[in-house]
Amino acid sequence: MSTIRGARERARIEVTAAIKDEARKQLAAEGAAKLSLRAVARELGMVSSALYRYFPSRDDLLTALIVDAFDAIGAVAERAAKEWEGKEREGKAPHAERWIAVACAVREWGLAHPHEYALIYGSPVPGYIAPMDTVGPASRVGLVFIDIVRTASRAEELAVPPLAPELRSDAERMTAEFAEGVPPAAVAALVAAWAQLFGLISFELFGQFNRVVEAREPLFRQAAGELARSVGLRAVEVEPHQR
Amino acid sequence: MSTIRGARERARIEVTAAIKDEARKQLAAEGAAKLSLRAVARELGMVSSALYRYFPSRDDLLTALIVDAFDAIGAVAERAAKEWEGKEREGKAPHAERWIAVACAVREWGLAHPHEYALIYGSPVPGYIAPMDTVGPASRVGLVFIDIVRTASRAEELAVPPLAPELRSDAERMTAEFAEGVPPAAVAALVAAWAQLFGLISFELFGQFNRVVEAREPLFRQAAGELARSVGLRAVEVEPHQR
DNA sequence: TCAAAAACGAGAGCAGTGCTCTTGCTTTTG
DNA sequence: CAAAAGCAAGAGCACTGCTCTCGTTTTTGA
Repeated sequence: MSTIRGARERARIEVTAAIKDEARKQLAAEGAAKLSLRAVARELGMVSSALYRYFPSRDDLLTALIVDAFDAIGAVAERAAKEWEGKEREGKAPHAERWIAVACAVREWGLAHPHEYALIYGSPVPGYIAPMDTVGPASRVGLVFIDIVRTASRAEELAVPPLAPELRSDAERMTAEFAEGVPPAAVAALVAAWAQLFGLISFELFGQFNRVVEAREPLFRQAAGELARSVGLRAVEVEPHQR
Repeated sequence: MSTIRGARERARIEVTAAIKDEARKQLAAEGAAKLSLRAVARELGMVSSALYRYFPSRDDLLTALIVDAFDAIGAVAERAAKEWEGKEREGKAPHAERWIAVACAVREWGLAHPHEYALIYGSPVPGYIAPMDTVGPASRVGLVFIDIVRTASRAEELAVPPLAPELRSDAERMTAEFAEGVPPAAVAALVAAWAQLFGLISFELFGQFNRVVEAREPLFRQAAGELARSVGLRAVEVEPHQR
């Protein structure tokens, strides 16, 4: 399976990685719109047509970068959730604290990789239909949040929020599909909170907060805490602990 | 001021409008990235270089479209707020209802004009620095929400939310700058709610809800109501009225 | 083992892009 | 009514994504 059969195959995965690395570099420097296949090839000392042996089109290269970005931000979220697991639960609202920690980790990844963030959470490229490869990695962050709520629910520490009747069937479907063990009402609230969290990050990253908000980290923290509360995780006091 | 001096000047504003219209048409059809100056010129029966008499660069054309889009969505929000003003205030939480009405109007504009929405609330184009012309129109939607909260505050119907200490000075600055008459704590909550509202819309429009959420309008409505509550507008029952 | 097949890099070339510059013509202005 | 400014057209530059062909190298299967 993972055995490399020959020198050619080995070279192929190396070149593929080199192309993605250089592409990522250009992405970080100039943004997705200015990512040029020819420039990548030039920088790698190959002719542009050779690059098509590895990626059949520019869109496919972008898709690969999208998958990597989703994986990266997903890994960051998972790591933040796991790290918190190790710490002693001295706080009064451990689940909410954990939620906030993950949210902050996601935000910080976005601040560190704005163009990659824009690639996955900004406007989709024109006519671009997300291939199936992306849906798995794309859901990792969401699953982390679901897991936090599930843990709270299992510990009987979840205050199940109210649920609008029109949302019930949809919430139950979502629960069965990817959030087994979480009350449907919490799943519905969670999905909304998920979108709202990224709304905060996107506004900050895309410049909507310019000349408006200065204290962005505290604002985000406060809002993330409020969102945690909205899905049923017990509230934390406004004064943040451990900083 | 608004008098048209000669035939040439008249022609100029007509051609400028025609260019913007055709550009907007292509934007709606294919998205910002595929908007081509040459294609616009071609469609208008002129040569591409002639277009540079009206817009010095592609970015300037885009900026004009951005300003128009901000104005359009701002006008929609203002109209929704005003329309609501006329109606009898039978509901138990008129300010929250009004907030939700404006939020829904904004969302519907986005659904009707996805590419224009992406232009203003999606990832900024590479290296694009928003010119000063855009900041005025860009703030119209936000000002509508501020006005709703201000009205509630003046009527003594605002439950001022708690405010994290680190946010106080920033909140006071924002209050003085563009939200006179609103308690600073509400301003801080409002800015966060503003970003979160657009997070919900963006996730829906940019495909993040695909294969996840089906009942998007109810979910949005519920979240918008929760956000109204978070800035201090009295809660509405989960069962929506008047539908 | 050794020929057929597949993978590969290089180059030329096509259609398209944003943008500049020059050349005539028309409208406006002093 | 001449000078100045505004305008459309065309040629051209440097760039893009992508295709096709042509030798060369590596892998494969009988």
